[in-house]
Amino acid sequence: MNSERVILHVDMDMFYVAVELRERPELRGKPVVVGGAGPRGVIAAASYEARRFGVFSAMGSVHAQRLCPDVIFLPGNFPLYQEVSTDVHAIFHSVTPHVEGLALDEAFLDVTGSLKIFGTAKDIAHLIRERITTEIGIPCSVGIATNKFIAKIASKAAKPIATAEGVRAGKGVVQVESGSELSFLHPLPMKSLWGVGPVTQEKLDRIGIKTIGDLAALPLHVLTVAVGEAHGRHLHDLSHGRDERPVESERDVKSIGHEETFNEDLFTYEEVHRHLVRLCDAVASRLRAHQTLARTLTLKVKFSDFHSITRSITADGGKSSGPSLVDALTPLLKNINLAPGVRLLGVSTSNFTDERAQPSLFDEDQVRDDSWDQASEAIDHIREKFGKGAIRPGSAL
DNA sequence: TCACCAGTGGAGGGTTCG
DNA sequence: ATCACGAACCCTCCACTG
Repeated sequence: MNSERVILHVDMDMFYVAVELRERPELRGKPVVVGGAGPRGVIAAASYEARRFGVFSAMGSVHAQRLCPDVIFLPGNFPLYQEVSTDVHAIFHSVTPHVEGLALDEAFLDVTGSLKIFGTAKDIAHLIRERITTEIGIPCSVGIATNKFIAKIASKAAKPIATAEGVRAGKGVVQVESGSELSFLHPLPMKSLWGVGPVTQEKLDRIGIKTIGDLAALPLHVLTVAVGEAHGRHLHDLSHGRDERPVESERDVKSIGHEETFNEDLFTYEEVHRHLVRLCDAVASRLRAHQTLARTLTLKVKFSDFHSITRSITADGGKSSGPSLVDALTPLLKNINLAPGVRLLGVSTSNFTDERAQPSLFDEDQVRDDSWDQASEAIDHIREKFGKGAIRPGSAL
């Protein structure tokens, strides 16, 4: 039996910035970032020239500016990135139907069945790179391996590297051959494992784990005690190069939400509630676009000291109108002490269902929700025609 | 009636990733 | 080293069911 797979991980280099550079070539070779320039903004993507100064994505914009005073901020054009991403995915699909998008700028491809048509894995990788470069006009890196997580680490190894001295071109394509997985993995630092963040790293540091090899040598039960049952088992498997997860082209969405950090902290219930109405409206609109109803609604509040809490409620029937979300979440909001100052407010929905609560003549909320949903559909249509700003809930004005 | 058990699902908190 | 936003997934505690 030979069940060996050939998996590609394709990752655009500095995706958002690359798209901007395509539109504005005069910015090539300069320290460019896409992100919010405001006092609470963060970097979404950084050119390799910016990375030379130590500027990376997820870093606060103020910090980035300090590291690299000449950095050029671009606000970002997400609909355009979405479009480019669609074009890139069309190229993926010309090679295999088994494409799993991870984000706008990266995807796994299972090309096991494509080999007899397109040649070797390396041939396919180079073909994809060539086409994305010439047809889309942005660079990318490709990792090839026998499973997803090694392919992902391989694509990282294929990327350009920015140091203070300069930017070194990447290999473009890196293949980890079948049989050489462990010799590739084991020397790498344990933190390069998919699923090891700062917290896990600290825990593993404490028991003397430095490399993936160290991790592999650790008995499973020691690991599960240190980081928990599921996580421990997962990391143990990965450190031995085992990852059976399939490339899934159609994954169900499990939650839909929005959250927003305010320019200035909010202190009054009225202010916060106004934003609640706006967020609920936006989330509900997306629920309807997905043609689904949410049973569980979660309210998130982050206070000025960065400490955050969540409060949730699960209803019998699903909801998809802004007002019905507001009605359900308002009591939760009323129970929260906002006096410390609200930095962020979030509304998230999950536990999706096709079923509304059993319609009942005696259930006023239900009747109300149904009529709201009809009104909401009309609103969606108007927005489609005239743009998102065309209609807003009166209480959000 | 009590103690225990297994399973399920909700609530709240957290970690990780891009 | 003072960080947005959106999503997936995990852990622990707890209530309920049988």
